[in-house]
Amino acid sequence: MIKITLPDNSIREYPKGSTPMAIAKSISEGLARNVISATFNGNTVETVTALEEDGTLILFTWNDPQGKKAFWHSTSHIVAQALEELYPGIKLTIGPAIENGFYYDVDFGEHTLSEKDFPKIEKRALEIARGKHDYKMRSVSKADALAFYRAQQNEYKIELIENLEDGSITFCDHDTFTDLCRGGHIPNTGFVKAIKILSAAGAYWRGDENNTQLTRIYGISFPKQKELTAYLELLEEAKKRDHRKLGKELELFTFSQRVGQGLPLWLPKGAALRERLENFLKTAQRNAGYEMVATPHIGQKELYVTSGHYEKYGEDSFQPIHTPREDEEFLLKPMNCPHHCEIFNSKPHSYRDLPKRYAEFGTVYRYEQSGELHGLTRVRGFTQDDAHIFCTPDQLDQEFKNVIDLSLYVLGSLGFADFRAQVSVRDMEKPKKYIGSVNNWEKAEKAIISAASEKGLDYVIEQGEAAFYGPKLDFMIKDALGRSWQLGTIQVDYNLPERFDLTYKGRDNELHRPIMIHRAPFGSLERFIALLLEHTGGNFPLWLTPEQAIVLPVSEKHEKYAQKVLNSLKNNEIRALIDNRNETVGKKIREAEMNKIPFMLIVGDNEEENGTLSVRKHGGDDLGNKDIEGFTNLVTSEINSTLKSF
RNA sequence: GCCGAUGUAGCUCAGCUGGCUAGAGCAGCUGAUUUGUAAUCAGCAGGUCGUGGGUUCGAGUCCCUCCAUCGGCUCCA
Repeated sequence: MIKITLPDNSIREYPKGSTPMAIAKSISEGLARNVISATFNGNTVETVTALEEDGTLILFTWNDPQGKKAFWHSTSHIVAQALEELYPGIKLTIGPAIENGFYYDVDFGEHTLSEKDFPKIEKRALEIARGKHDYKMRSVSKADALAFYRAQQNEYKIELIENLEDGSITFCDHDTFTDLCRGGHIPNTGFVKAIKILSAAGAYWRGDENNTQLTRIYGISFPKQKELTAYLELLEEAKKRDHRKLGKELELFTFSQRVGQGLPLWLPKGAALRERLENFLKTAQRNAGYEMVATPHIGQKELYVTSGHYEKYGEDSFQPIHTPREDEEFLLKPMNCPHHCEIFNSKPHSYRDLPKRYAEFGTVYRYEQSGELHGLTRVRGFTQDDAHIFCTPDQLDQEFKNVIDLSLYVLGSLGFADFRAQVSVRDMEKPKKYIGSVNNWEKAEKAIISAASEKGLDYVIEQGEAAFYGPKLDFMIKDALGRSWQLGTIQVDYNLPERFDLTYKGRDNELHRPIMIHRAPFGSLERFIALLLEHTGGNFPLWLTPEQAIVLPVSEKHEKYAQKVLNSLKNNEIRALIDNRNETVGKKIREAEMNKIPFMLIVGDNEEENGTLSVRKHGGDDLGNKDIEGFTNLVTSEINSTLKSF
């Protein structure tokens, strides 16, 4: 007998060799029907794996992320089989489950694949699934595994197997299909009732652009057709919140081929919104002891040679601007830090002056690869809400925590609750990617992690994601389609102070090196506004939204009164419009709704007589009649409830 | 930069296998209507069919180049 500990900490005894499926059955028939995956002592096992020792067993259904993972991974085997049948001679590489579905990277050789081919792949994959083939794991020797794939001339699988230990190699069979596989499958293919191939894209073997480019097929599957339909509807809904679409509809920004790709043009409403965001942060930063500075959009090449950016990014940047006089070269500024270092350098500092906190809404230009540009989230010209803090080593900890507080204040004020904090550290295996001493890197990484823990952030550590000059703490936010973007960032830098020879006079009358913190709570205004659009669906917080109210006169007769109302609203600092077109009230409401204006103020005979407004909220709520003062109070109290000072 | 897809009026889209002066709705303009909580009616105007080249008697439609956009990959100071 073996002792099996279940998630509720109960311990049950089973005969040696019992399977997770058998154990599920002993608990309840219903559970057994739904179990599709399991872990034993933290390791993924099959539902039919014989358990030979005491341990902790967790059973998963479709409703658990781990269950979905097994489900999607299992589907990738089915799709791979379908692909092999439809395109003989292709070479399979890897096919993992991802957050929403799975992909399989395939070398199609001579074949080309396009969207038109998806339906036939789905059809064949479903036929296979309906066969209810069991997934059967088996161990193979390294030699046999290599022989299997040598026969197929599949150099990718061979490469994978060569890196595996003999004795740890397993294959998974179902129907006529065999794949190199670590395990983690649903019981049989019959659980998969709906399969959708979502897209095909190029992906490099092992993620290295020097390698062959494979075709990556993305797909998703479900235990019920209905769930697939619902998922596809969800995707359609998400597209409606796409910031590129909303930005156009709400007239916030645009792009022009003539100006150039990745160079956003801010329209009046968008520019005003940016200004409100800037003022919001400026106020908070003033309270936090920052000072505004301003620096030019270009800098001598030498500036970036000093900073180390030229060496690192010079080749891939916008190329230097050459002036009429020879030997003069300027670069469009790709970041503000070197300029701020020179501001620090403009006079000697005492330890009593520190920390110095220089802030600037600095517009920077980076030559992003053309294929990488994406709406406002990845552009070639953007404005950072940048600041650099120059402090002494013993101030670092407190300063870093203060910046975390400021960042959380910014995210909170704009309603971002669902973010992920990410600590990005070095890739220990690639020391050449980074500049600066190992000692300083260790100090900086430690400082960040301890500050993040102390502030109670729920963070993850990502190896190899650090900037080349230092580790960082980023706030990651997902867009409508679930893609993660970095917004706010806080970075510790021991390196630039060194390169720019920044110093301050200490209590001991000796010169010391300050430490620099780079930080941007928004990240960039462009990306921040993009994500804010997707999160709010264009319904911005009342304090931020372009127009807070629109006055809708019922007919021409009421225009004069409407105008009077508008003036009073403006006197009360409410951003309001009037729609005095010769249209029906119904039409004016419809358009105000589509423009996502929070309050519609309808004025007709009744209102004019009583000196009131009929207040309709965006979305249709009728708040009844109010006078100007009552409405102003409503707006003010709503703003005060979301916008606190820092 | 790479793989795949897309590009028709300000916006959303139609235009079948190449065949008369390229269509519609919305927006715009003009007029009528004077309107009570998501579209009043009529008329007018608006397009080098992304760009350049090619095939053809004939190209929005087929082929090539380039540009831009979309989904990924690589990258992301």
